[in-house]
Amino acid sequence: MRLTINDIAKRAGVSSTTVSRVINNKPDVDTKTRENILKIIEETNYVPNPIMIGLGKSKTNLVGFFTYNLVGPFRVEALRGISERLSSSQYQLLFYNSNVPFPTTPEQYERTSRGLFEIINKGSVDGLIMLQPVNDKTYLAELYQQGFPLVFIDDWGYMSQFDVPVVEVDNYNGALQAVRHLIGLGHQRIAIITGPLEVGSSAVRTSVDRLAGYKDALKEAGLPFDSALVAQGDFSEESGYSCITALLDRAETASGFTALFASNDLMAIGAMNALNERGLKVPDDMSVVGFDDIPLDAYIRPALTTVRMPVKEMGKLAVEMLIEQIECKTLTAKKVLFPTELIIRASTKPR
Amino acid sequence: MRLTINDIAKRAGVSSTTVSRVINNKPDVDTKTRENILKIIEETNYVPNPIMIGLGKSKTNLVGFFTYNLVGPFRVEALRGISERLSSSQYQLLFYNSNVPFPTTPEQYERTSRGLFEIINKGSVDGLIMLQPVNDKTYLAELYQQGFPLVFIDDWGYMSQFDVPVVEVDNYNGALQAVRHLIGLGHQRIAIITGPLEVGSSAVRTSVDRLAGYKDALKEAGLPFDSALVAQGDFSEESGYSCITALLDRAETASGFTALFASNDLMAIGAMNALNERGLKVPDDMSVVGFDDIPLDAYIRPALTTVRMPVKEMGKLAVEMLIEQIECKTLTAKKVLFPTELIIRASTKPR
DNA sequence: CTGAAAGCGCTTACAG
DNA sequence: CTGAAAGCGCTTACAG
Repeated sequence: MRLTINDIAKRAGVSSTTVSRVINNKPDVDTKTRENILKIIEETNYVPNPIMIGLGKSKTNLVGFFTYNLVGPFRVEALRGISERLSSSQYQLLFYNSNVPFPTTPEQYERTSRGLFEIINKGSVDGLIMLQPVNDKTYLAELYQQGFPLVFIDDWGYMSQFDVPVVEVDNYNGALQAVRHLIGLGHQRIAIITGPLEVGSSAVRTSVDRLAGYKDALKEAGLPFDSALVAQGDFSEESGYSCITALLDRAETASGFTALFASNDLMAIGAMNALNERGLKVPDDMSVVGFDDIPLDAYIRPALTTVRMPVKEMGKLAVEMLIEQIECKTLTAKKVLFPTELIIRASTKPR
Repeated sequence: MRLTINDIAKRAGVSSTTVSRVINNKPDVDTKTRENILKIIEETNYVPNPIMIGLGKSKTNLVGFFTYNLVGPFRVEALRGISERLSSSQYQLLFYNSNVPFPTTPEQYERTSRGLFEIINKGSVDGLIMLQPVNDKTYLAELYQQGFPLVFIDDWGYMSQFDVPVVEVDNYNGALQAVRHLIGLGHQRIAIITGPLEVGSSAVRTSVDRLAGYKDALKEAGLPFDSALVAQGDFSEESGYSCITALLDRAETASGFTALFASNDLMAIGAMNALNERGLKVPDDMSVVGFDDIPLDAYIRPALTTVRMPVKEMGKLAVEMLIEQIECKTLTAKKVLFPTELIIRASTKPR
């Protein structure tokens, strides 16, 4: 039913070798022959199958994107960037979803690992973009060293300490921007709700870096760091709610605070709900900044000031780093840190 | 680098034919031989490449999902369902994103068509799930008649009149539920903001069916249909805002209304913002129901009562209908209408 | 019970 | 300038 190169060859009265030459713009084909073949291809809408093109070269012209779920905009945006960049290449995208939450339980890690092994051992892809926490990081680093094309997009900072290509967000400077903004508005006592600083026994760099940015912004402004103004959440809305509650309860006996930096938007929203219930107005009584720029931010009232990450661009770059590996076998591990952008909305105002 | 069936055969001292027999659980293999091969496969983590398995059968064991973008939760949810259902099959998922908005301009349609032709002519997929408006519907119907496995998921009702397999939402009954709910709360004057009833020259069934459900709910309750209570939007938040404004302006000289059925959530949200600005409280002065159940609904205040569509399940069924076509060559076009669920939140209350 | 050979749709030396 | 042949990794008749 579908046309093959042999069908084209038959119609043109030549061998498939010649057709292949024409398709691939190789020299040494008679102009007449070339034109005739081109005309037939045009008429029949023949498009060579990239998978078959790969066959002889022991590749598939397929790349995989493996992620843990499509909840929330981060991974969806990454997928959009990846897909968009890939559409102008010869590669097609295989989508794999392990469908596990993060943080991940040992059983879920186990399942994910099996999924990963299977993807790789199947040999259906020439390379893989991972946006997927794994426990077996050493295995991946080895795989990469052995020449399997691999790029990580890192939403939780879980691969950044390994010698593999990683695309990540400059969480430190993003937090710095956010807290500088608050300080610039005249706030002196600024609380922070951090993300989980550790999962299992390994540090969550995302959370750690955002905390570090917070601390350094205070320091450069000559403001003291006060551990009473720090609460650790887990990136969920509920934890934002309970953390701000704890901070406020503590603050009643301390000197209070007038601004909050939440390490992600969901926690900022949870905190704003709690503030609202306590009769504290945002931004009049409390300025709030989040991190992520999820679509929700623009809809809630007041709209949330936050830090935007160029996730789509990160996806695109990941594709480029992957293709480079596939085609040039360049194995220099690269870390790329993407800059963030402060989005000022209505949840912050001068003290 | 990657293991092949020949590597396994070599290690086991047999031919690849025998290994193939073992992998595929064919009879007539000596128990000893079988066990030995199984052991080697186990040790080496060999997994046959599904693409190569397909090769000899002129298939690829790949199915495609072609959609117009990943904005908003509908198509993301569909993708999740598709991916999840596929993971327990031998098929892998190729993701294609035409990256056009809907409604679509002629140029975008043109681009989409070219994309579609290319996907199909390339021959990389055994079948395709479309969540993608196209202008060339006849071409697709023919393609399907000729035996190319195709399933449509229909978010705008654009393919429902063609003789192809379509999975869609029971928009009529969803609207019926929504308006019955309002009537049950004692509302007698209920306004509606419809979706676009026509795009280009073809009816948008989604909008038409929701309007029909609204009308019939009124009729069965013995309430009159009043065209002064109908405004046509385009599913955008802005159109919700402007439609409710128009309705209210009109209503000042008419007999008013106490409830609103917006044909999607975004328009409901736009309307709620307008009501708020006019000093009308939801749900005290006006009950509002939407349609879609986007994640936003639970975050806005008041949380929005709406109609939920089982999109993920629709994706799963689409996969089953596709695989059935691929494997059984069954060509009975099926239309499946998925039931909706009314989600009652805080935006509606008794009159 | 087992294997050699052909074939799926391409490309790539190689020969002419 | 052009084509026959081998090969990529599987499966499927067919032969033994």
